[in-house]
Amino acid sequence: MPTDQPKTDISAADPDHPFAAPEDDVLALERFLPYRLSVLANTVSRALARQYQERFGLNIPQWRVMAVLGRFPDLSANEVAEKTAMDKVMVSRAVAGLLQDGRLERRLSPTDRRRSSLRLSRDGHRVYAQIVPLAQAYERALVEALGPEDMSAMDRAIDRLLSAGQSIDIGKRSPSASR
Amino acid sequence: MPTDQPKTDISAADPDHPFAAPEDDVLALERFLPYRLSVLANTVSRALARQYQERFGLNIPQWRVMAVLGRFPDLSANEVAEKTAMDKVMVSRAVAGLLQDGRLERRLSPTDRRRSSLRLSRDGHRVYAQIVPLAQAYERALVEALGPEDMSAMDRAIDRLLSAGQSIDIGKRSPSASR
DNA sequence: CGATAATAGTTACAAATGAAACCAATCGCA
DNA sequence: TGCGATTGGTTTCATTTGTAACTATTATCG
Repeated sequence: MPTDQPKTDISAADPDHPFAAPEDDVLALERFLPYRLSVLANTVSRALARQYQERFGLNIPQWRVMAVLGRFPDLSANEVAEKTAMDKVMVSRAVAGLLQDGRLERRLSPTDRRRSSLRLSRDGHRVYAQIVPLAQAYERALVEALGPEDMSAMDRAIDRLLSAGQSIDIGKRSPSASR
Repeated sequence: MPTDQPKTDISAADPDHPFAAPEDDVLALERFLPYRLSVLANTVSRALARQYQERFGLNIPQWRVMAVLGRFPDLSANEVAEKTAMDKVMVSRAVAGLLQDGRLERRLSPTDRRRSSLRLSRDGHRVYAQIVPLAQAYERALVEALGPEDMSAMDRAIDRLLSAGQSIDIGKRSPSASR
């Protein structure tokens, strides 16, 4: 049982609206989890993205590719895609840009000429080494804003939601059929 | 598949330290909060979006506009923008589409001819009345996947992160400039 | 073998988004 | 008044993203 609940009850917090009861036939967007998640993720991502953007000219896909190659050198594009939750097209584009800018090296696999393996170039490493502390500082700031206990709660929650997420399926045809 | 199992796991989980940082010069993307938030928000949003998409031909911005107008009729486009965390361009486009499809009515304000006030049409209400339970069912599914206590923890965490979010600034000019 | 399927990755094109310019209409105020 | 600034909203254009088709290579199996 939550000790203090800020504003779960909206009917009391809406004095300027005559019939402001959060009934079943009305939805409070600002309390709706998918909406809130989207807004939050957006806010957080953009704040950070602005940093790599300005300082290194990286966009989010590029940063993700570098992040994973920094930790796991010599992956194929497909493997990168798996580890970054991006599809192969997006990876292909990010990689193209990074190669262009000299942050990556690609060598074709001699055994399988479709495949190629990717790694950070010298310059890529340099950039990576600068971004990592930046990212860590940012995350630290988030943790501080949150407190460690809320942080780990949220962390756990994200895990559960992610694994549940895709399997959640609302009743296909009949809106009243669920539950 | 979004998140995968750490097969090449480098971060040896240290049972003594809850927050055992693997290495300072390396970043575990799959544990990085902004990344995780982004993936989660994406997963959740898309699953739901597919529903309104398929059933009513709505995209996310349109759904948001309808959601807020369902609760607060007779808003101006600007007011809608505020309540949906969208900018006015996006609202304008969403509204245009909804008007086109007959889900909205717009009447020009007689006192200020720039402004116009928006509300759901009869058909808009019909659609709205069908979506709301759908959305609620989805959220209920999420809560169930999470348990009420984790849910409220996450809820609180989102609030805090949102209010902290924009003010977070790691704005230290790094010694070596970007290229 | 050889045809067909599957895989790695890129390209091409359409839809979505963001940023800025762009109307009107109204406001502020000298 | 009248003129510049502001506001509500739309349009335009560049960038990003998503989807499907495509090329090239390897794998499969009759």
